[in-house]
Amino acid sequence: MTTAVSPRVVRSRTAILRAALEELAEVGYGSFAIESVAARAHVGKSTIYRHWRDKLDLVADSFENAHEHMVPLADSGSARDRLSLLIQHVAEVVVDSMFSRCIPALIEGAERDARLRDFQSRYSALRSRSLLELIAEGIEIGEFVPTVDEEMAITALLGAVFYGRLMTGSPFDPLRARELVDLILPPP
Amino acid sequence: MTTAVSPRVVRSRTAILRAALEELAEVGYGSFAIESVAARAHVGKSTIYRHWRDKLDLVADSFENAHEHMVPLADSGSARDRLSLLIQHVAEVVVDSMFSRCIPALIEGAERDARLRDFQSRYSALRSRSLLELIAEGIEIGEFVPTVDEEMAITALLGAVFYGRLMTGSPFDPLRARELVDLILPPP
Amino acid sequence: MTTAVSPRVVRSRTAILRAALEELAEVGYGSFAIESVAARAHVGKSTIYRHWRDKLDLVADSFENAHEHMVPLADSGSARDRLSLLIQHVAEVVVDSMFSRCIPALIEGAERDARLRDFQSRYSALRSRSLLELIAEGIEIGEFVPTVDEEMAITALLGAVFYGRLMTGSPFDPLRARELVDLILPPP
Amino acid sequence: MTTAVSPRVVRSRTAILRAALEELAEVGYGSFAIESVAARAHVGKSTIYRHWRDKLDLVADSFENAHEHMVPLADSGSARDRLSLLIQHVAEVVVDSMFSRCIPALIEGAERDARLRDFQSRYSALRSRSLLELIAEGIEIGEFVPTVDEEMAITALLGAVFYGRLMTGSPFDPLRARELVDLILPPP
DNA sequence: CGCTAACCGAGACGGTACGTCCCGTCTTTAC
DNA sequence: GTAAAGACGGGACGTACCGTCTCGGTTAGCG
Repeated sequence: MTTAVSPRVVRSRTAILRAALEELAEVGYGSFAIESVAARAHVGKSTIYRHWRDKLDLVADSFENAHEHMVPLADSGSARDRLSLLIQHVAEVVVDSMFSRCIPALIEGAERDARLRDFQSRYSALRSRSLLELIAEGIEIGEFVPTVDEEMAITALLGAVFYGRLMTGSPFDPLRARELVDLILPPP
Repeated sequence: MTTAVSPRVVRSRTAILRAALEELAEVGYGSFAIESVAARAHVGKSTIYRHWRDKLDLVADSFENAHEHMVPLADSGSARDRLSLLIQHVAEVVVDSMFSRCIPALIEGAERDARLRDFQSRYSALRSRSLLELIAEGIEIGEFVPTVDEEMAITALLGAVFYGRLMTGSPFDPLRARELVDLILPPP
Repeated sequence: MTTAVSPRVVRSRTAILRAALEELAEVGYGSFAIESVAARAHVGKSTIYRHWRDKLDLVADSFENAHEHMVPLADSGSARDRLSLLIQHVAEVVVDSMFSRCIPALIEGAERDARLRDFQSRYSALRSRSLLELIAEGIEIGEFVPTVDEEMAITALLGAVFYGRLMTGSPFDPLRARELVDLILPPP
Repeated sequence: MTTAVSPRVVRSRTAILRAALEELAEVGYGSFAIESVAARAHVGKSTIYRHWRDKLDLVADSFENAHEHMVPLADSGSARDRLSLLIQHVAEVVVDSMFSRCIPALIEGAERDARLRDFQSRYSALRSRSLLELIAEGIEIGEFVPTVDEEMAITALLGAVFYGRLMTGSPFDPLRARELVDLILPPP
């Protein structure tokens, strides 16, 4: 049984988390300021510290509320089609979204903080799982070569999408998702 | 004509850059403190500000001095062998090295600062180029399938290596470099 | 007709006033914290604010309940003896008592707050009156020189007692009360 | 040898101490705010904390710079005249002066802080000493009764002056200094 | 004897000041 | 004449209380 939480608390928490995410996306992890979040959320600084131990705790919690769900956009079509669409969707989010603008903060934060590291792991595992299912299905119905190491394929797929965004100036073009899938999981 | 630079200045610059890199690797971008760098380098804070405009400027300059050269470790053997070795080397650096520990800082910094962004681009271009040469050579001598989109293959190769380090808890195992190459650039 | 006050209210008020006085004596006016008083009295903070407007109001009310009565300890003996005993008693209270430990708070508070100032006046007037009566009696029966300015004598007597406590490190020794009386009100 | 202090430091220190004294006189010890002192002195808060450990340290140091010198106003005339003048001067300062407005703060502070206690002792000892010299001189030349306990007389004199200011609403009238002296040190 | 209104504790709320740390600038001293 | 040392104004940190404000959960006493 969850302890009853007054509506006041819910309002504050919600407003603060939203504001924190905005702040994170706007000024980045380095310049992220709790006082600024408080101002954004029209809330006293102490209200934030009442609910979160410190800056990192707030940032971590914000991420939990930030991840946009990677719902497969289609549940019909060939496995290859659906996989491509999923990759395309991930690429779109990575190219530009609230979450995307927070990824650098997440990476930097996870380097030092266990809680962020944990969120990162859980979230990337989630991402991998949905891909894994599709690939397994595709192999079963003979659309993908069965000998492939699924794990590595997934890493290559997601890596390609993230690498452009994080390590070069030119993010991966979502429209080339199909090409990427065909490169890594060639038709038999 | 380059202005003559006193040896004293050179000593300071060197010590400061080394200290900055250490600091970056040790406490991360978020907690990076100029005053701490000054202490590490046994140098006055003002000496740092004499040579670099501000924190970011120093960090950016540190990176220029940080990148470990991706010299291909072998210049004989098949193109596939040499490519695998190169990927393995990159993976080793990414898994654990001074540079590796600074990547999160670089990503976070590049998000806001043009100079870091520029360094990031140049450096990733460098990385890509050496791979590109090897792949082109491999295609020419028939070790790789010629129809492949080299750019995308490179992105997938490097992405796989970086993705594990940055977005999950389990970095890419350098010993699986050959497997990765075979996955993305299958033998004809 | 006074509104009937539930025993609960009486219990709270009493416990709070006692706790406030303790707090005042223990940590002083500067560090006096309502939240700490609430904790001491095992009472909610709001219960305090229900009965007293603010910190000062509580402190002022505490004083009303704090002053130890200056009952003349003897009502027989010569006027000089009784005066000396009274001064001795005052000195003992000033040297060490709950009230004594609160005097600095009272002085500091009275400087800014009318209600504390009022309490201070009333209380010091009380003190003066009992001395005045004794002195008048002593003059009447010829124990004291009649020409003396009673007001000034009282001020000198009480001043000597308080000065040591408040402005120097060495409080007035109660055992020297008789000496003091003899100095200021010499026998004819 | 005192370490040379740059003129900048002197300017800050001076401005801050002045501002602190003003603040102390204006809002009292309880509401004394370092941030307010900083604003008054047009100085960064950190500049204050660079020179003084904390609030109390600043307050204590302010007092050292606050005490108005009790120079005997006359060095001719009878000992009784000069003593009266000195008492009158003390009374004037106690009735109304920057220092006077800070006395409650001093008393409250001294109750908890050793450094303030020390200042209070030193300062009151100074006051006593000048009176003692005059009284000793007066006794020698036969203006005062020789049998008097000088210490107690001084305590009564100063006590009378301070008692009105601190414990009642009506401070001692400086013009009655002579009367007071005659009461406590009657002519032979 | 049971209802209802006052009173209670708990503690969230927006604030303000604390004392700390570091920023990037500026001044002074000493080598 | 340059570099160290470090003071400067500024501003965010995380803490402690302020005085205000909902909340449910007793209690007490009247009906």
